Formats: sequence, C-alpha cells, structure tokens
Amino acid sequence: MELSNKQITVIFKSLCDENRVQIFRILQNGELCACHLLEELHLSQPTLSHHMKVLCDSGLVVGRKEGKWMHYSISAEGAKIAVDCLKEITAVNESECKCCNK
Amino acid sequence: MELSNKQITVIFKSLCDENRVQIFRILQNGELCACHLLEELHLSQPTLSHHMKVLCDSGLVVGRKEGKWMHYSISAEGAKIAVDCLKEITAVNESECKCCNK
DNA sequence: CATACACATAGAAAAATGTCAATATGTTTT
DNA sequence: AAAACATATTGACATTTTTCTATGTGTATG
Repeated sequence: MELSNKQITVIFKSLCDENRVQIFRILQNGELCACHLLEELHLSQPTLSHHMKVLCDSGLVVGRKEGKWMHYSISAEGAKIAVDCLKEITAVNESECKCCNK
Repeated sequence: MELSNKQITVIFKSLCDENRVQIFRILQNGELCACHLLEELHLSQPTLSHHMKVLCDSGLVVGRKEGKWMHYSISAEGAKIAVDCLKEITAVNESECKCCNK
C-alpha cells in the first residue's frame, strides 16, 4: 500500500479531536444525515460540516448525497486500510540479524 | 477497555504529525536513543524531546533510561491497544434489528 | 570536582486547527 | 418563481500545536 507520512497523518487526524471521536460513536449505530448528527453534538452547523470534511478526507467516513441531505457512515474499507496502516507503522522489523541478512 | 474520547485522541495524536510518523519508521529497526534519532531528523533537540513525550504519552512508544541516555522503542502492547481501539471505534453495531432487540 | 554530555523544561514566536456568524449553493416545496 | 430547507464556504478569531533559543538537571569522565 505504501502510504506517505503525510497520508498517514490525514488518516489519523480523524481521531485527534474529541468531537470527531464522538461522531464515530454516533455513526456506529448506522448511517446518519448531518442534521441528525448536529442534534446530538454541541456544535454549530458549519463546525460539523468542517469535521465531516476532515473525516471524509481520512477515508474512514463516507458521505452519500441524497437530495438536499448528506448521509454519513463509517467506511469498512477505510477502517481496514487504517488498521492495516497502524499495524504496519507499529511493526518492528525482525530481519535485523547481522549474521544472515540485511 | 472503555477508553474516553479524550484518551483516544491522545493515542492517535501520535500519528498526526509527519515527523512523528517518521520516528515510527526509524524505530521499526529497533530501539534507539534520542541522540541517534536526532541524527536522522531535521529537528532541534528540544523539538525531538517534545515529540518523544507525545509518543510516550500515547503509549505507542516506551522510553528506557540508561545512564544519561534515553532509549526509545515501539511498544507492542501499546500498538495492540491502539489497533483494538481503532477497530472498536470504527465498528458498526449489528444489534439494531427493530424486531428482536434494541 | 570541574567539564562535557544527553536530555528535559521554560518561554516565546509561528503555524495549524477548531469554532462561530454570515453568506453562498443547491434542492425541494408551495 | 419564490420560499424554505440542508449543507458548504468564507472570513475572523481563539486555542492548540509545532518549533526554536536559552537554560536547567542529572550522569559520566578527565
């Protein structure tokens, strides 16, 4: 997959703000439109819109437009990529034995 | 485990900065002291010290003091907690069927 | 014991991020 | 077509984060 350092920061920025973490908790119950998300968060509409953009940019959330509504949900594929990325970046190389290989 | 939103942000802040991601890449080759990390990064010594504090606070990195040196390494336990946390927060509830349970 | 070394902390400046009010855009309804 | 609605964008401000220089702390060494 070979993500750049920058791309990795974009993925995990989604989880660096308490309100965005809370949005994940709400979306765990299923797809929801922005106006319903707004009801459960103490945020202005533009602020929520900003957070949803950060979440969609990370790939962990996807938006689906339906008329004037935007429906947001957690992306299973995005989540898998993030988990794989986290595992990769925290894995320690075993191939460092000096006698057999580089 | 039941981590708070705040605790989750602390974990993933470790991966929200490109320099810190790069530090993970370097530590993947094994434990390293701060002065050697410094050689591979274009950062001042206090800035590196700051990033190492963020990383240790997240639990993904651990420091081991030996004389005047601090040796840093990736924490396998911390990584496991982070992966579990990421899986949990991105999991979608299945128990939402209206006919059988709440 | 004085000096050098490795790292941490304090304080300040700069950059990035979070927030809101106001406004714009696009869609539906009347 | 006008009005109402849902969401996005803009611009301003406050907070947080990143970064540095200067300095402090603890440890080893000459």
